[in-house]
Amino acid sequence: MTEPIRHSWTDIRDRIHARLLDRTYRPGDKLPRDEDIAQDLGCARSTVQRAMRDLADAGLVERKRKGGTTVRADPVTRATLDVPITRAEVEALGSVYGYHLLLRDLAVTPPAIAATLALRKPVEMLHVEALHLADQRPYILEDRWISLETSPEILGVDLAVESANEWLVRNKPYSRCDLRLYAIEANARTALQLDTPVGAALLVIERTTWINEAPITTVRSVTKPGYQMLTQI
Amino acid sequence: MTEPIRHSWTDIRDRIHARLLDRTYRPGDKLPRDEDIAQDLGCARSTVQRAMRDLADAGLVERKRKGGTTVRADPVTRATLDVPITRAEVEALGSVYGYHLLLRDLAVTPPAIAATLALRKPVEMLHVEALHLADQRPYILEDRWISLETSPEILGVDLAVESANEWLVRNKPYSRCDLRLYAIEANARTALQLDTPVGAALLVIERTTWINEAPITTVRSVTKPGYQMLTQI
DNA sequence: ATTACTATTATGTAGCTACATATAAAAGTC
DNA sequence: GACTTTTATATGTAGCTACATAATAGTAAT
Repeated sequence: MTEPIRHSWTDIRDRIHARLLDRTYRPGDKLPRDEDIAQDLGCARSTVQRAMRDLADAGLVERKRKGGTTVRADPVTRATLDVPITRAEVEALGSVYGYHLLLRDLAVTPPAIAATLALRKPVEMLHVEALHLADQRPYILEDRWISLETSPEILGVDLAVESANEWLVRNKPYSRCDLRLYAIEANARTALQLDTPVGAALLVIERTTWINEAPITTVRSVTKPGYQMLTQI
Repeated sequence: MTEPIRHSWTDIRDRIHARLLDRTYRPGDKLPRDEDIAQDLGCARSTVQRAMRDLADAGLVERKRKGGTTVRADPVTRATLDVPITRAEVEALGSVYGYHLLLRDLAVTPPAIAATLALRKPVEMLHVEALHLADQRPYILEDRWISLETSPEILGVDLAVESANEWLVRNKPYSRCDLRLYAIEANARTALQLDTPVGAALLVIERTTWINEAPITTVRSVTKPGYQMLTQI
């Protein structure tokens, strides 16, 4: 009697992945149907389904009902990016976290911000500028606008003590988040605040969060020179 | 008799997510066990399991056997980054793709590259420099090293016609990929090739791929000024 | 040939059961 | 009290069935 070995779906996934790597299945090829693979590998179809779902999520194969599974001809490099709370990021580096509030002002959104937030007309929001420090040295400079429609409570928060970054992440869950990454040259003001030469190339992480079509906040985080963003494996 | 409505796991996920958003469940809180939520929402535990798995993957909750499910106190912003083949990226923008091979040379890996690839000692690899164009204008400048151990066939490819980017993506699937993003100032050579002023801030996408601990290639892609990297929703 | 309809088929998913596994909590031991 | 062992329990997962859904392929009508 055959012993009923139970294969984990990750094993099955890895074995199918191995066939992609050794080109048993080549780009553009159609894979056997789940049921046949299941029989071949000695597991249930549901296990193959889970494995295939994962490979499809990773961008390696494409699946279509009735159409079957095909190996992607133009695979994309798909990576997961984690942006933690800045304090946690600094502490994970083994550095001492510090924080300075530079500006806290009620102001009407300038056109660029209004556009980012998809506002019909400019509105008054809380404008905050703050500097995050690692071991006393500038780490990230954030320029943030916070909607008073969705976060009126922010007015009661002492932003000199608790950063808007932390307060919002902890208190304002979002339903949607846009991230964009780009490079800028340090202007005189930024250079002074980040203690870097004017013209230095800096990585910027821009993040906008929404709750049900209503904007919560948009931040432009200018990182210190040499900052690198890494992806999870 | 109660009609047997079948709730999709995405619905269940969204309903639990809504409870995170409206703070029925607050950061640090322990959620009811899957079975109770299932009863509450009128579905099977397996459906809740799938929904919870997704919420955990998104970084919103943490699950532990016996420990139950808790709302993450410090949620991370987790986003998915897609890096397509450059040709596909340019064409998706509605631009005409162009490509120029600038350099193709066998050379011994300089220390920085050897370190990136975790080589014990420098080895000879194929060094390629190429420029990707969008509508005749410089788009991405790539500086690439290709291992002859894992990709000896690359020597037979006419890189003046087919870019190493495309050939490798299509022919050399990888088991691991490191991505790092940072900003640099254009030096004289880069500035000339990308047709940009010296000192311009440029976003760099560095990517290294491996197959079973053996490096395949490492690329430093210097993007044109103003290039932005966006995440999937 | 073109269109409209129908049948077929591969994946997608919900629900069930059974068992595995990690671990928090309780009980026992020194 | 500190440590170890046991027990209870919530999540994790494999396998099964049944049905839903999309899309292709085939058939019939025009």
